[in-house]
Amino acid sequence: MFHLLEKTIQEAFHAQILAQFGIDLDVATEQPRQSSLGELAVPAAFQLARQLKQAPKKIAAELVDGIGPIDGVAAMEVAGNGYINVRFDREAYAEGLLRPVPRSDSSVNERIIIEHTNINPNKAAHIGHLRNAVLGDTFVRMLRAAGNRVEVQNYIDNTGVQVADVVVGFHFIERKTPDDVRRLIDDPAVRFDYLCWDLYARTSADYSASPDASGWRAETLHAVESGSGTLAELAHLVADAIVTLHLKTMLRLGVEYDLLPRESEILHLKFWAAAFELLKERRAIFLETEGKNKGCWVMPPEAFAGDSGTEDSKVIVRSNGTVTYVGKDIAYQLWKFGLLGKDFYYRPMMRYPDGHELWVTTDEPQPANGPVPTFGRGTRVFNVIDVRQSYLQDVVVAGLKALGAVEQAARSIHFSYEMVALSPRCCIELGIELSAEDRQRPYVEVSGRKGLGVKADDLIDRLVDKALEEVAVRHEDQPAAEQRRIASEIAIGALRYFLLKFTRNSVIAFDFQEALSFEGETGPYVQYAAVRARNILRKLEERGETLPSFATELSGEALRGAVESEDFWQMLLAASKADVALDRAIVSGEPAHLARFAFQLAQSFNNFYHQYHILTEENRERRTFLLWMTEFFRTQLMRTLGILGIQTPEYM
RNA sequence: GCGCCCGUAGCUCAGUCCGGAUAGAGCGUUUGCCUCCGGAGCAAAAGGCCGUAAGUUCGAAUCUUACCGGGCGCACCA
Repeated sequence: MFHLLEKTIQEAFHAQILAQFGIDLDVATEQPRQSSLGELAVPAAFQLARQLKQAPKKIAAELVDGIGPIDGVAAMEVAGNGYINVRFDREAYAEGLLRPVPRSDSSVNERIIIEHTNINPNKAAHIGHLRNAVLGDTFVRMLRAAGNRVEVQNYIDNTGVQVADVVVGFHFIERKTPDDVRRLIDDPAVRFDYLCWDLYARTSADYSASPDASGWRAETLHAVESGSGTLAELAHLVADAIVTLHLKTMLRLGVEYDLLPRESEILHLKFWAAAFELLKERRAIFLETEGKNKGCWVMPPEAFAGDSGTEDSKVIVRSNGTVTYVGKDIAYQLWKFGLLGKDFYYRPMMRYPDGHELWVTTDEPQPANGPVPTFGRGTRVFNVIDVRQSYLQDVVVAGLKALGAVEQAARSIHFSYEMVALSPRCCIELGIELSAEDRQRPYVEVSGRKGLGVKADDLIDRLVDKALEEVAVRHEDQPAAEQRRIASEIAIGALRYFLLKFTRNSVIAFDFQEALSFEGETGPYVQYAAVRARNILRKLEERGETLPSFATELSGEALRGAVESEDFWQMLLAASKADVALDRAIVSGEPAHLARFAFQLAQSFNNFYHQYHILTEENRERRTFLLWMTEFFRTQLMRTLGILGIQTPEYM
């Protein structure tokens, strides 16, 4: 509604400026400094002032005189040095919200692919992984809410060094057989991902101590690549078990995927070989004959050095003939755009409780068992990867460009974000020893290799426990299982909001006290507002009344009377901006902006809630209006929370 | 050395892409608010040379340059 009117106003000014001054100006609108000045401000006169060599104030006055009436606008006035402040026709606006005219969504032909999570399947997920998954998942929800078709991929590097290191730990250090490991995986008393977390840290430490270790790793990697033998079997066991556990952890947060593309298939289906041929053909890479990279296939720095600041070539194929991670990533990126000329085979992996099916890649044709969705062939690709990999993402994009896929290169978006580090206080709390130097720092980097970090499930458990305490105090009459379900919704709301409230390029110095807070700018605050709104409506029903049909019971006259009140008008206006907030958050690529809107919306409702007593209102018409506001707030709050992946509990 | 990011209230952060009216939140501090739809709430106060300096502009937290602090990249690791 707000959006439409804003557009109407912009178009009206655009046409008027063109007619009056012959200038084709892209008309911007902004929020007036104070709400009392109107709903929108048009600063166009300032932009025109230079070209016309006239005072902005004069231009603004001429524009207002010339433009004539605009549908939905009640008044326009010149203010300050030349602002044009626009006042909406409040009644018409409220009418539009009360009795919305259905409009058909423009069909979108884009196929957006978002890759996120991508955790190495060799240990438990940690807080940094959660930031990735929550950012990715929320952006997916945002795009889908705006009507886009989105495919979610979670890439599984099941043949890499990190898995190999855990295999080394099991095989060479702990002397465990595949059967031993299988027993550990099946033992309900063992948290296999936690066990691997510790084993991985120990193995990593051993590498620096033991002279045999690097040989072990090479042997394991080789075995994993060939796909046969005890070491390969161990790698499969570990990776598959950990992937299953990661999916479970992510599901606690409401994060689901469409497809798990796996590195093993990229290898077995020779994706790299196909990409290698393409890169050689187009001379995007060449065989280095001298210097330190002699014998390697490299990409010259000119291809990607634009802003990555390096003067060195990037090795794509090592002198021993094996491909680097970037090489594989170029192949994968080509496949995402349908440019590789090859495809995976697919099989359904599991069905989520909500019925959604998760698929995984395989390296051989599957027996026909119902339709297989189309994967890949994207028109736009977002890779949710932390900012430290910018350089490598630049190389991947350069690869596409060098292959002539300029369009696709431009549509390859590195959806980057800063790391989650630990605050010094948090380290102390976790019993982590800090060097004197580290104690001085604002934060300490998480390191899987050192086993330094906050495990995702531990954090979620702590949040649930804390929420449960609160729920138990307030609702001791509810069954325990019920309390736990509510607590879990609150905990997830707190966690997702906490991870989303920071903009992407802000480093999060993780701190338990902040993350565990349920007050102020937090998820539970927003949830609480939605719950309060619902409580009112429930209370109404408990009194034997039903929710009025607002569209028929609220007359235009009643509406006009209500929105004449500045208070009501501002609240209604604020609540009607959910779509605008969503659009802006998508354009800026900042889920944080939508999170902030949710918070402001909740503030606005709490304000309304506190100020007006809805159920005790004696004036019937006014009460109906108040109920409508409540219902409107509730809908907008729940919808926005839903896009953030946060549920609204039944009670709090 | 080169490149990227950050520096805004005691603390944690929005606002910077696209310059505009009196720079905003939350936490913390201080003070009020339960006869009232549940206080995980509401109201209010105190708290800022927006890192520094120059430049562009009618106008700069926002654009340019230099400098000062801090972080991260620049592997035949991923």
